[in-house]
Amino acid sequence: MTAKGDPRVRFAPSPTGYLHVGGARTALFNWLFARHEGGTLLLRIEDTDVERNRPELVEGILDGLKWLGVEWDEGPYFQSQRLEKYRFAAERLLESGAGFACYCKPVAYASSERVGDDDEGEGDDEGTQTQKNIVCSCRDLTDAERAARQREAIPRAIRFRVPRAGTTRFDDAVFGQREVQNAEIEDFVLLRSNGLPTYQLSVVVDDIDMRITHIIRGADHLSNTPKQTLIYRALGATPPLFAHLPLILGPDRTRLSKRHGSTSVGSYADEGFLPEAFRNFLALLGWSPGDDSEYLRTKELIERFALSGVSRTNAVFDRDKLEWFNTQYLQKPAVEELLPYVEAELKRAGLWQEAWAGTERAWLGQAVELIRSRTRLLRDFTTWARAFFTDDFDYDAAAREKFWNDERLPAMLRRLADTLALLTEWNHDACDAALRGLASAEGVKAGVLINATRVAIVGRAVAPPLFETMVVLGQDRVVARLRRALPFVRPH
RNA sequence: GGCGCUAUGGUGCAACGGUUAGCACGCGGCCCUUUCAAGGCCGAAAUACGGGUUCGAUUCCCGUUAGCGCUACCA
Repeated sequence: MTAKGDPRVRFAPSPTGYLHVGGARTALFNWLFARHEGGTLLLRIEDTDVERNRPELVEGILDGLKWLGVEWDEGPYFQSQRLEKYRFAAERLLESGAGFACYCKPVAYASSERVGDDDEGEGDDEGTQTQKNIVCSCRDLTDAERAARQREAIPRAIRFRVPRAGTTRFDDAVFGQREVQNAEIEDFVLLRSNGLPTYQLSVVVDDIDMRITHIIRGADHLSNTPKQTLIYRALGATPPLFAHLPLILGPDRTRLSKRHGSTSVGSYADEGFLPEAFRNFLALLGWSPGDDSEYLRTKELIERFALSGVSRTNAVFDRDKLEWFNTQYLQKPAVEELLPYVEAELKRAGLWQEAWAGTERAWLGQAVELIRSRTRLLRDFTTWARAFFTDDFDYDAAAREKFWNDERLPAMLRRLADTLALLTEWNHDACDAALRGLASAEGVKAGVLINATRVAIVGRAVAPPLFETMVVLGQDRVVARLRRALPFVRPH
C-alpha cells in the first residue's frame, strides 16, 4: 500500500442482467483511468435487491469483463455480504438525527403511477405526480407517537432527514460544479423496512469504506448525487470527485436496450469482434483524445485517457463504425497477434488442427495474412474462408452461376488440373504462367479461367487473388479440388 | 407535472471569441484490379430556433423547442 493519494475507482454492476454495452463502457473508463493514473480498480457487485437479483448472472458479468480485458485489482465484493455495515450506518444516522424512522406503507413500484412510461392517456396523468410528498410526515413525529407505533410493531424504514432549506453542492469532473436546492430533494429511504439498504445508502457506505477517490459512472446517477453527498456529510466523510459519463443511446435516440438488438458484450464476442476493437470503439463513445486520432491501441488509450476529454452529450451506438474498427484491428496489427483469435474461432467451428499450433504455425500465418484484408468479423475465417482450413466446403450458388457459365470450362479445368499436377515448382509465377498459357491456347480470356478456378478451389467468388491462394493451399490440394469440382462445373 | 442535463452533417468526435467549420464511419463517384476486399483520390452532407453581449460568435448569456435523465422501501 502506497500513499493515500492513490486513485481508487470501482465498477459496481448489479446482477439484474448481463453486462451490457453501457456497463462495459463505464467499466472501461474506470479501468483506463486507473491504469493511466496508476491507481486501483475495484469490482463490487451491488446485489441488495433480493427481488431482482439473479446470482447466476454474476459469472456472466465477470466473463464479459474478462473478454473486454478490464482487469480489476480488488474484489469482487458483494454487498449482500456486507449488510451489517449498512444497518449499522443507518442506525448511526438515526441516532445522530440525520435520519428518522418512517412508518408509512411502502409504495410498490407497480402501484405508483409512473409518468411517461405508458404511451397511452397523455392528458390524464397530470396531477398524479404533482402531489408527491417531498417531505415525509414521519420526520416530525413526537417521541410518544413514535413509541406508540413501535408498540404496534408497525414495520419501520429509515429515511434521510433532508434539510428543507439551503443547497447541496458537489464537484463533477465532467459536468462541473453542481448545486441543487435541498427543497427539491425528497426524504429518501436509507434502510428499507425489511432491513435491507437502498442503493443510496449502500453505495455511499461502501465507497467510504473502500476509500474510493473517484466515482466514474453513468450520467443517470447525476440526479442522485446530491442525495449521496448529503449522506457522505452526515456520515462525517468527504465526498469523492464524481465523473458522470454521458449515456449511450440506440439508433432511435432512446436509451440502449434489448429492443435495439444485441446489447450484451457477450453477443459481440460471439459475433466475432476483437476485444481491442471493441475497446477502441467504446472509448470513443463519450470521450475524445482531443485531436482526430481514432485508431488508438489499448496502450495509447491508457496513455491518453483523461477525464477532461469526456463529453457531456449522449452518444448513439453505431454498429457500422464498430465493424469498421474491427476491420482495422483485423488488418493492421501483426498477424501473430491475430492468430490466437483465429485459433479460437477455428476451434469453435471444429476446424482446428493441432499442427497449426506447431510445425504448421507459419502456414497458418500465411493463410491468415492472405484472408484478413477481406474480413470484417472473426467469423469470416470459418464462413467464406472456410475452404482454407478444410476440404469440407461447398460451392456457393451465386459464384457458380456467375463464373461457371461457359461450355468449355469442364474441359479446360481438367486440362488445367493435369498441367498443374506436372509443375515441378509451386509458386505464384509458375501457377500464373501455367494458367495463362492454357487460357491463350484455348483462346479464352485469362479472367474467365481464373474466376472459374477460384470457385473450384475455394467455393467462393469472394476470395483472395487466385495464385496466392494456390500457393497457400498447395499443389496437391489444388489439383485434387480442381478434379473434384469437375462434375459440378456446368453452365446454368 | 416538477427538477436537472444536453444540443456541430444520418452517426461518433475536433474547432474551447477570429478557420474556406476539420477528421472518421456510412453514402455516391473515380483509380487500382482476375472476383471480393483492402488501399488511394474526389464528392454530397452540420453549427436546432429566436434574442442579446462583442469589432467579431459554433464558442459567452437569456428564452423557445427537442432529446435524455431523475422524480421507487430499483440500481
